[in-house]
Amino acid sequence: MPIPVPIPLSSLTEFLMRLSRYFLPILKENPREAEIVSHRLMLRAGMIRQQAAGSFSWLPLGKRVLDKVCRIIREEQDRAGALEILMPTIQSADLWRESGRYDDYGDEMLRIKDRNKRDMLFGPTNEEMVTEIFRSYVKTYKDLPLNLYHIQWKFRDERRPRFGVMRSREFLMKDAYSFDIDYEGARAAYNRMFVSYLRTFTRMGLQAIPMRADTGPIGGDLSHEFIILAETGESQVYCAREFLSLPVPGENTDFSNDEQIAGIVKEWTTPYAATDEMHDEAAWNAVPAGDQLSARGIEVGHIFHFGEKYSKPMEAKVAGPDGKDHYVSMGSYGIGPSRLIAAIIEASHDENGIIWPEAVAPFQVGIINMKTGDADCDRVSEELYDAFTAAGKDVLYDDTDQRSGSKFATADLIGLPWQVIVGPRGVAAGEVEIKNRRTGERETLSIAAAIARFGRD
RNA sequence: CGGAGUGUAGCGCAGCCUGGUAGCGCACCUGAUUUGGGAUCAGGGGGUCGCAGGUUCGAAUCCUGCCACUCCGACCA
Repeated sequence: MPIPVPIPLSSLTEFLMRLSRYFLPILKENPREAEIVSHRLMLRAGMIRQQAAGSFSWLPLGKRVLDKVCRIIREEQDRAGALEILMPTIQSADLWRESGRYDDYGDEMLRIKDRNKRDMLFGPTNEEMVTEIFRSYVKTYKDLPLNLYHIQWKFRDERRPRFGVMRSREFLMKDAYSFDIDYEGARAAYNRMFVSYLRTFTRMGLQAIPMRADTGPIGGDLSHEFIILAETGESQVYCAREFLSLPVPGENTDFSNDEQIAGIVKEWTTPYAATDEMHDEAAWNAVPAGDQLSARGIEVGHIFHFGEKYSKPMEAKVAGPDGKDHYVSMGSYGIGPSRLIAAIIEASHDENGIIWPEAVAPFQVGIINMKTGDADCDRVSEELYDAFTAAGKDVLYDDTDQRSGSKFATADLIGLPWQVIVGPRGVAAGEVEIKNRRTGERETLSIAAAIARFGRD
């Protein structure tokens, strides 16, 4: 019996990231059912597999993007003081009877029974559940503010799922829920999430514009949709051009400074911005014509304050400084990572495929070996692979025996920001070529220069 | 849920009108020649034609019912 030898992590990783050993089922032709560009490209790039109307499996490439998107969301939620938890997908109907929503929620709620014939449901959202957690433990204002978030699969039995993961029935959702003793506190919590969202979307290479949203029966001005502009967007939006040049709060933003945070929110809510439903012609006409930006948009985030809507019926209250119990004032803050990925593609693609912003790219660099099997090409490709990987880059090494044209087409389709092309001619001269996916610009560099270029951040 | 449409090989499609036992391109397998933008030639594998009834000597094709998926609308992250 041979003695098992531990496999070094690096070589394990290298094995996984060779395209010849990867699972990347790309399609040359457009699937018939895919109408919009993001759906088409996600299917063609082998990111997702449709399993039923509005439900999808995430294949390796898609899963990597999903993970990167979620990681950015987590970092920015954490930075803003939210705490991650995880709640079940299947909930008991009892909680929803308490809030009154079991009857209010229509056929969009997937209702199921367990073996004991108890009424259960696949959660379309989690306000009730998180409120139940909160009320069981938190009894004093001294433990506030509190913001709990989770990233979980949700199910809404849409009448008409469509546009791939943009409007699916099962979808991943980040939801944060804030608890405060009063409106002032809730407003500060709202502002923190607002600012957190500005940073989150910017880090993903997106320009997201907060637009006033309908607050329904709650009223007030504390509801915003975060919209990214894309030609293929689902709704018509109107905003002032100055949004495009507003400074996005940096890493050093002090989320414990309510005044500073409120100042940022003020700055980002002052210029005109509205979706079709909230559009106000009079206010719009007051915007100078040159500053008017009328475009299509996709909603990627939605935040709102809803006060005591759940805390009251569910008896979530804490003792205040006055010694009396107060119903907590709540808000919830959503981002749909799965839909966000479709939105990123809608906003960033060309006729050849996806163009990933670097922060969410499944791999930052693709190494294209133009002549797999050629000793020099293989050696240089692997040398570059090791150097990039050692520097923390995610690298996909195309070591397949496809023809060059096919490799280029694949690389363009899956949209890696950088392609490093290793061919026999260049290698003989000690050079490789790098191509920028977005601009199409190519540059010939020495191997050492290429390592220096991608060997660090 | 109203309106429209589509189900034939992994993907894209033809065949259906006029019934006779299934075909094309891509992908896949074998071999050869190729090799910097989706190669060429030769050979090969793969399909209960969405499902169930019915008509018929015979159904992918005609009839009935059902199911699934897509698009437009209303609704929504």
